[in-house]
Amino acid sequence: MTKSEYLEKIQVTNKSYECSITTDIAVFGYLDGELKILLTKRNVEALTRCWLLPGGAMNLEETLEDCAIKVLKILTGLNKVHFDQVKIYSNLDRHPIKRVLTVCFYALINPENHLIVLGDSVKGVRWFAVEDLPYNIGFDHSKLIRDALEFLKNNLNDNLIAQELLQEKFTLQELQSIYENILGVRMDRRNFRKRILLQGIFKNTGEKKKGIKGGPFLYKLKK
Amino acid sequence: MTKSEYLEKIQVTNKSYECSITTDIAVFGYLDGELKILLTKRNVEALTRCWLLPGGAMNLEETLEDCAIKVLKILTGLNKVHFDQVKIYSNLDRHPIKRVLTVCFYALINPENHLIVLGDSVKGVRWFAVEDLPYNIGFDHSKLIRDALEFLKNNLNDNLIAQELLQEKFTLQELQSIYENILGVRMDRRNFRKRILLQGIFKNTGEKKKGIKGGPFLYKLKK
DNA sequence: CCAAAAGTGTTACGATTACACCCATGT
DNA sequence: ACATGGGTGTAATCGTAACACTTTTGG
Repeated sequence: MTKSEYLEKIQVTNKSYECSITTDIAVFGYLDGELKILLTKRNVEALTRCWLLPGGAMNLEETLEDCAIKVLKILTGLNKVHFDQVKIYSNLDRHPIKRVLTVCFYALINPENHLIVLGDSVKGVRWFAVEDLPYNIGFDHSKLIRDALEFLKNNLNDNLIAQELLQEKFTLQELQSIYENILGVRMDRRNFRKRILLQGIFKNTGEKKKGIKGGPFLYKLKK
Repeated sequence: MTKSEYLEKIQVTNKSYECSITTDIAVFGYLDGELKILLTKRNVEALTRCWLLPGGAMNLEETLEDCAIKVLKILTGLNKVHFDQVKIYSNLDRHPIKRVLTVCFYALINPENHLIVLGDSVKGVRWFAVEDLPYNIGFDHSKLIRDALEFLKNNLNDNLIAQELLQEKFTLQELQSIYENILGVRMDRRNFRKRILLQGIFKNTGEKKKGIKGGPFLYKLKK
């Protein structure tokens, strides 16, 4: 049996339909007490009017995860960001010119810890509060953002927040207010502290943060 | 700007890398008090020794979901099965001859309610207990099965079980034992009934099932 | 009538929620 | 000194888990 017969049999033929696959990355950032998302404007006539998630095509020699890392680096300069898959979108009409499937990833960072460097094809980037997105979001990226946001909320955990959004040492109030702002709920201070400390992943450094009335203790991740 | 310039700019070019995308479907079935999964052997020399999830390539005019429905129909004759996306796999070496990305879906059915009809490229299908899979599973389908199983367990809900696995009327013992067998845990009868009935989605028909000591009531989904 | 399975209610436990006062610090 | 925010404990509630006896039916 030849290779093409083989491929024919398993329904992956040389003639079979192939299409481009892109990744789009929903980078959430926590800034000024608000959850924001990073959107880009591209250097392309048809797209200059739309805000888009950073995204781009997957190549021969890379996995989707590699692609997401590469694309984000090229378009925004962002590096060393932790990713997770949200889902894949395959609607026929999601791109006006060519069929493109996209896999959406999400990440959460502290914008202050990362330098943004515009790529050649990028006219500009901006952080938008997720509660106040622009009206002109391109393709189906509004839906990608909604889905990614839901995914983020369902997968929030103390480790991620502490590692990505906070300094090495932080007060429990700082941790709590991030939760409250991202999830959009208010929590009782005593109950929050009890729950967080019960996990045993944080420890009190004994130091106090200066400049704040009350003199809150600074905590850090164990180990 | 020409179309190709446009596509170039957004990094989806005519020359850009394209690859085949397949769907693989993890069809779980509940039979003889055990959770099973449907595997196929194909009519292809290199694959006849391996068990595989039913799967096949996506075409131009279909979404991934359409593709999964089509593939399952063609290979196994299965129809009207409820699907959900598990995840997408993009490792470079997951297929020996050609790069193929695959999106895994999962489904849960009652094998007794469905007729299996072998497709042309299929030599045979068989239900395997998920606790007793064959050693010769092809490609990376062992991992797909593991991931899909975890997904199934996390997404079990009473509606799905009642609709897919049970007759219109069923006893609470029948419902409970499905849970116990799929999740691999034993549950207290009184607590289980309390939890299930509290949801208010089932109602007692007043009829009793014959042929079983104790005379259990038959329940059905409301509406 | 006996064995097997169904039906049922109460208590104990743990997790979560609600809630108020004193203490430390900055101004 | 006083205003602001930090630190702490207890009681109430809810959901979950443990547990045993009576009733129904088939054989």
